[in-house]
Amino acid sequence: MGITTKFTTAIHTLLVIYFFSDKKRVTSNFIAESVNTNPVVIRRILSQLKKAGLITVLSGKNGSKLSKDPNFITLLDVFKAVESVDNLFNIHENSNPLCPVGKNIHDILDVHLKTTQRCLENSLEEVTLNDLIEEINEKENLL
Amino acid sequence: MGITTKFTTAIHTLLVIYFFSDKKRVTSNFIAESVNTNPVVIRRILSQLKKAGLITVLSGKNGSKLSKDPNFITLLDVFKAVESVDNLFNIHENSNPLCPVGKNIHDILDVHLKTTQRCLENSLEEVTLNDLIEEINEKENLL
DNA sequence: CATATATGTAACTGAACTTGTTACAATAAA
DNA sequence: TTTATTGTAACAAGTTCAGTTACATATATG
Repeated sequence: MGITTKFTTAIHTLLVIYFFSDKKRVTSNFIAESVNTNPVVIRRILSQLKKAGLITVLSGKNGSKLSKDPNFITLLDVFKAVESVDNLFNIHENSNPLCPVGKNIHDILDVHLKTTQRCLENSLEEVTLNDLIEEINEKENLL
Repeated sequence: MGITTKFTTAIHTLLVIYFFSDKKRVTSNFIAESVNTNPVVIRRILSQLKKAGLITVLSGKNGSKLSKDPNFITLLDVFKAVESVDNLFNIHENSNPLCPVGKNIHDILDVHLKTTQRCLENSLEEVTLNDLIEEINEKENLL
């Protein structure tokens, strides 16, 4: 139940790329050490972020870089990149067509649950990577 | 990934109880036939709905009944009754405290993701069981 | 009161998914 | 050419979900 760590790890990944890509080569290993996971887990995420056009990754002695201004990367972009959520909610298949409830439940719930999913997406869309960057900077400057 | 069928099956269950409890004994078997699943799956859901005060269920030769006006049962009530979602989102534990991102990611994401979860919950709260009942009646009257 | 019928719950299964891991070919900078 | 890194396949352990069997417990009804 719920949304996996893949999503939040992808956000973490983008933040590490932002904070370090001008100073050093940001490799899957380096990111994995910040997240505290295995580099392959990160590489799988990098692949998807790359496919979504959010970063550039090169094989060999390279590293990853953001391919967009963090002001124009929203949490929804990240969510869509790594979580293949056509439907956040699931409805039981093959309910009984002879029952007025079983017959109509799918159509009726679909409408409402899609609305709810859109609410979730709109909320994620309101937060940009840049918002998170600023919040981290604030926290760090308090030291 | 995503929210299980338990939630939508619970909604289905409440609707069957509403539509039939004045005409016949609504047993777990009867509900299971409408949903097209096993009666035990339904009984587990009935248990949780009962615990949440949404229905009354009696052992023996009884059946289930709503214990509230369907106008006052929202989809959020059902969601909370059957899905134990403290956190819809998950964040990787033990990220590196020596990295500015690893150190702050948890606190920062928590705030935003809780906001998003609240958006989802607010949206579910806007739909009542009665709304669904009316929609089913409309669909049925078209025949 | 006896019987028939349901619930409540434990225990188990198979399938699917999540995360982590090893291994290695392909790639590109130095 | 060397070295470091990505991309991906393959596999494993852990978890969750849905379905199923089984049975003790409970309760309307004859």
